[in-house]
Amino acid sequence: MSTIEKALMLLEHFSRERPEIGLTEFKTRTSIDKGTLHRHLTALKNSGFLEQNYLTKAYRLGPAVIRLAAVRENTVPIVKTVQYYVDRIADNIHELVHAALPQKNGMSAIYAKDGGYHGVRVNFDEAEILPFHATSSGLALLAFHDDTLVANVLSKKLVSFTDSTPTDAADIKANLETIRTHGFAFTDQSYEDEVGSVAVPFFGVKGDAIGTLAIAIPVSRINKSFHEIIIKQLIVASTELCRDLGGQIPTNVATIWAAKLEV
Amino acid sequence: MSTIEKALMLLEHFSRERPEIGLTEFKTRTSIDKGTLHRHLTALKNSGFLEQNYLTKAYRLGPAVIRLAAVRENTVPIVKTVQYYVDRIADNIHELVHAALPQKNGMSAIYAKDGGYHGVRVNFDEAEILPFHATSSGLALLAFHDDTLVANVLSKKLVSFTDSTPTDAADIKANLETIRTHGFAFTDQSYEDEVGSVAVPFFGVKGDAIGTLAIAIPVSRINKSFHEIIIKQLIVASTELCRDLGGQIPTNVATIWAAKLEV
DNA sequence: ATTTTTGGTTCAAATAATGAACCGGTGTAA
DNA sequence: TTACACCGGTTCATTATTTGAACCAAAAAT
Repeated sequence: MSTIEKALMLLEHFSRERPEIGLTEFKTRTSIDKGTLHRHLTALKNSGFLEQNYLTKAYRLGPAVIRLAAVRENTVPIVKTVQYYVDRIADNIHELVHAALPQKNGMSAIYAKDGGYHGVRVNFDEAEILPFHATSSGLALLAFHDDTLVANVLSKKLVSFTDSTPTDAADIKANLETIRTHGFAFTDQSYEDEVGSVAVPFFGVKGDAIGTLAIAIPVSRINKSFHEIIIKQLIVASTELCRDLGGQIPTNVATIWAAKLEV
Repeated sequence: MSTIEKALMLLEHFSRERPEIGLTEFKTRTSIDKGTLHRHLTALKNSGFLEQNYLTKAYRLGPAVIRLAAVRENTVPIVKTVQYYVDRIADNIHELVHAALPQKNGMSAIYAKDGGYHGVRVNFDEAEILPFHATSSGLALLAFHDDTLVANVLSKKLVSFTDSTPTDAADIKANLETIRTHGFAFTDQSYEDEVGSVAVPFFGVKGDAIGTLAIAIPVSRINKSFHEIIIKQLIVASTELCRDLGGQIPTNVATIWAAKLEV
């Protein structure tokens, strides 16, 4: 792995829960040598990707990322486009809806909205990394992305989050196959207890999955008919979203989805 | 310079006008060896900071920057905070107002609003890099930032954008001194013909300038009394913004600003 | 059909990254 | 007050990676 990739991996450690990380904490989290770490962090700081809390000396994300995100969003306005559909689904079904894009080690929610009619809400954190193997977003993406990503994910250790987290590579592979035939993914408390989720992919110009629309929902509120409604909503939204983004739904998926909508 | 910094410098070449850059174009823009470039771009791609247009093979910013910006904004919500004040000023004076943060080679606007009552508008482009020496934003920041940045900027070649662009280091140094005594910066067609601008810094916890509020305005509309109004608006907004961000206005600046507001 | 231009690859030489040991400041407990 | 631990940061010989001129294959342009 190149030095560049090693350094950029450090940025993945920042999240809403952990917005600042000190040198020593980085060392324990990464088991990289302190000297190396310091030079990498300094390089990232010089480039504006990090800045330092002048009191604690801890590092946090810097202003460069803001500019880049603005350019990216101007180039490929996924966030803006996705927002409309997430809002619409959330308003219709009154549950927590989100859209996510694949990152290196999982899906990252780019927008979420809680329809908010119910008292019990799923604890959802934007900018959190959702592991591929344990979330419906992750599985939906894997199922419709290229095989190298799948192989890559399954080759690593599959962390267990709940008693229901699938950690067997073969099981997951089989599940991906069923996801492909169904056209959507769902999980039952595989990432958080008492929370299930349903997700569909949306596609890029090549017909490859570039992201997902998903719904997280307390298991107590799931039943067959509601499940059907959710899936229809997701499919319709994803179809329109693909059109907006200039994406192409693979013909087999389009067929499956069309059948789902007719029921 | 470290490999990391060299690679991250490549990201600076992306902007709204140039959202996609191919390998060869990178080569002409940077005069870095093609082999090296390719490996760096690939590393950035592997890390999610770039992705490739599958047709043209050109590189564009990737999804990683979106996640990072979300975390950053969650950590230090400058954009959200700044937005309120930019909007307010724009609504009051009906001119193009923006807020900018320092990047490596200039200021980068993070938010802009055109008050929009007039027909002639300044062409303003978010995510563009505003050079330190030729814009009021840049000068306002230099004047109240640490001297190493000033030395760094003045040590490089000062590009000329119009007939009025200051390119003499000594002149600029003198100007920075007057900016410090006045508490604001202004430029007259130094970056774009027919456009003048006024800027004030806003400060971080250390009392160092961390960004600027600025107004760009066609020279035809500038006059003494309007100039005064603009400055007052900027000073008031910056003062409140500093409070919101937990920043500290240096006492000498606070004194100067207070005097300006009393006139 | 041929030349040019594109993105991408190779491998010996040049250079930068690495990490164990070290430094100095700060806070804490004896 | 002293001793100790912990913090961020630095040093420098060793090691491994980066570098770039030449090369390749495919796609455009002529």
